[in-house]
Amino acid sequence: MIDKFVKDLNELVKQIFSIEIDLKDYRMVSFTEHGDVSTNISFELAKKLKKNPYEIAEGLSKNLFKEYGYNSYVTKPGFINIFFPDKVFVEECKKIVKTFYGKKDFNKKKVNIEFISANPTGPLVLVNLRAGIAGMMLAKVMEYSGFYVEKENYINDAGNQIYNLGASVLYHISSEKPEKFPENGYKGWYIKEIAKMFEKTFGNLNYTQKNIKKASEFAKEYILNWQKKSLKNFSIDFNNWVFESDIKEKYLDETLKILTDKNLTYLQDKALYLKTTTMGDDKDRVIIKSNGEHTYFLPDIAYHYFKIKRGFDKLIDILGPDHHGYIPRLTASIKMLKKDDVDFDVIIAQLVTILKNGQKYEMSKRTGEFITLDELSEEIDPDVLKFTILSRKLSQPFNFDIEKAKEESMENPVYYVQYSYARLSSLFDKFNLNKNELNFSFEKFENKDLRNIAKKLFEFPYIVYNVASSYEIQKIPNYLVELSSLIHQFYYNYRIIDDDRDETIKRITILYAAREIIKNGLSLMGITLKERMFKNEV
RNA sequence: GCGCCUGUAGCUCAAUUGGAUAGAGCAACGGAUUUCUAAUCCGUAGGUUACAGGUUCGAUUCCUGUCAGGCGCACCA
Repeated sequence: MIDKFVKDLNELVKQIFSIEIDLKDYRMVSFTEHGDVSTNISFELAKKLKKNPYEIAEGLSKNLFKEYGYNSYVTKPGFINIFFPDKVFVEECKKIVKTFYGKKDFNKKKVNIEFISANPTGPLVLVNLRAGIAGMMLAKVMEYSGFYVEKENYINDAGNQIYNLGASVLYHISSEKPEKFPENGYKGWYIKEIAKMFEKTFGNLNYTQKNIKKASEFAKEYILNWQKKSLKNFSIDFNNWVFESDIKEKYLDETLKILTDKNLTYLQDKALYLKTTTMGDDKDRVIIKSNGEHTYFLPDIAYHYFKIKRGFDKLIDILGPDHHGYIPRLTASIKMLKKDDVDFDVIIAQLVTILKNGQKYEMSKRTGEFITLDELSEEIDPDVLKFTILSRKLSQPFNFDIEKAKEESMENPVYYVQYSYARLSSLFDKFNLNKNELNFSFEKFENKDLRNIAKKLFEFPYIVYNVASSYEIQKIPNYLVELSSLIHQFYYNYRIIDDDRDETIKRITILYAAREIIKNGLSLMGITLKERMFKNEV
């Protein structure tokens, strides 16, 4: 409906003013409480034609009715507010109930979305959860918008930190060991636990290079399994786990050859540099050190080469804020390697600070002071965590108070949304609803509030597309709260099931569609649907 | 010193990407249920959008400067 209106409006402007306006360049049509949709196109035209926007708007409004039959009126500086006929909304509700509403057909584009990618040197923490939950939702949103999506987790299992991990583990059980704990070693409580288990299987081993390697392997496996288990509590999963060790073995040489063949590298002070400045970086980067070892950067380039090689049209990396300085060189390397058009988007998920009763809770992986995902999922309803995290713009750092989350949990917005779903569910049960009875052909709403609910449903696909292109995940939870609010108000203010069966069916029809939208929205967020909820049962 | 992110109600955050009266939750206060779930609804109070300029029909949003906080600036990963 909106698409058609935009087309008609564009046609009309062309006809009257002989001007073509690229509708995608700016927001021209938006949802509004002043009408069904509104347009600010007269301001844009006023600029170009040097005429009064209000007069332009009035002319357009008249012609919108004359040429296309749209009802509209003009307000103050020059907005045009348009009303659609009631039956349009009823027809949309039919689509909501009978089809995957707004789900786009497969557009033949492949997206790779990489997130979490935590080092296997310790348990996962809240920042990882933020990336994980956002990544899951974005993947679903992209799918809804017509993309083929693969979720990927990259494991740095080949660097020095793995050596340090092994050394830290072995240190605890070796009888012959150096006096000092390994420099850059890991001190978490879990290191000792892993050490105990390692000792159970392999016995008391000496502190040798060979045994450190053995301990590294053991600890890495253990921690990866632990991470997988933690993620399962939040239903976070991946299509692929990619290991740095694999990448090094299979794609490192190939990547290096391509870069040198393209003459994008040079030797200086015995180190090999990549000319990232040719692609916008502020300095060239070393990829092979003067001692012959490569830097972390090279396998990372190879990993992204591996993504390109698999034919993805769009690569999305969700990274932590400490990696923002890394973006220009990564972007540069991708430009060097890509064949055709490959989009590369980096989303920085900002820090989450944990508070306990208003006090900042300092965390550090090296010292072992932190709260794990497991503790969080034990203490706080995962649905609450998901909703809270997804309600925040990813680019915004935020504070999360654990004690408050527990205290306020009954008043949490997630329950507000879930409750609207549950209320409607039990209502339909009571009515003994038969889906075939729903009425999608009535012409007019007798009740303005019911119409408002129908109108709100209409926005859902546009919200989802918006999220798919802007990655602003918070728009979906915010929308669901707004919709739920309309539902709760309606529920309170009106008797839904009454003696007038025809009117009852009309109400039920719209509310049934509304419940479908809540279902779709919560599913995108990975949040549980509840058919029934009672406060005193919790 | 340079770069990125941020600064909105007492607290935690939104604001349709430059739109119309800056909105929610929590906390505070007052009200609503003989009715399909009160995990709900209605009302009151709370704001110079860090500060100062600029751009224009219109700025929380864009530009410049200042202040404050976080994070980066390796032949570490």
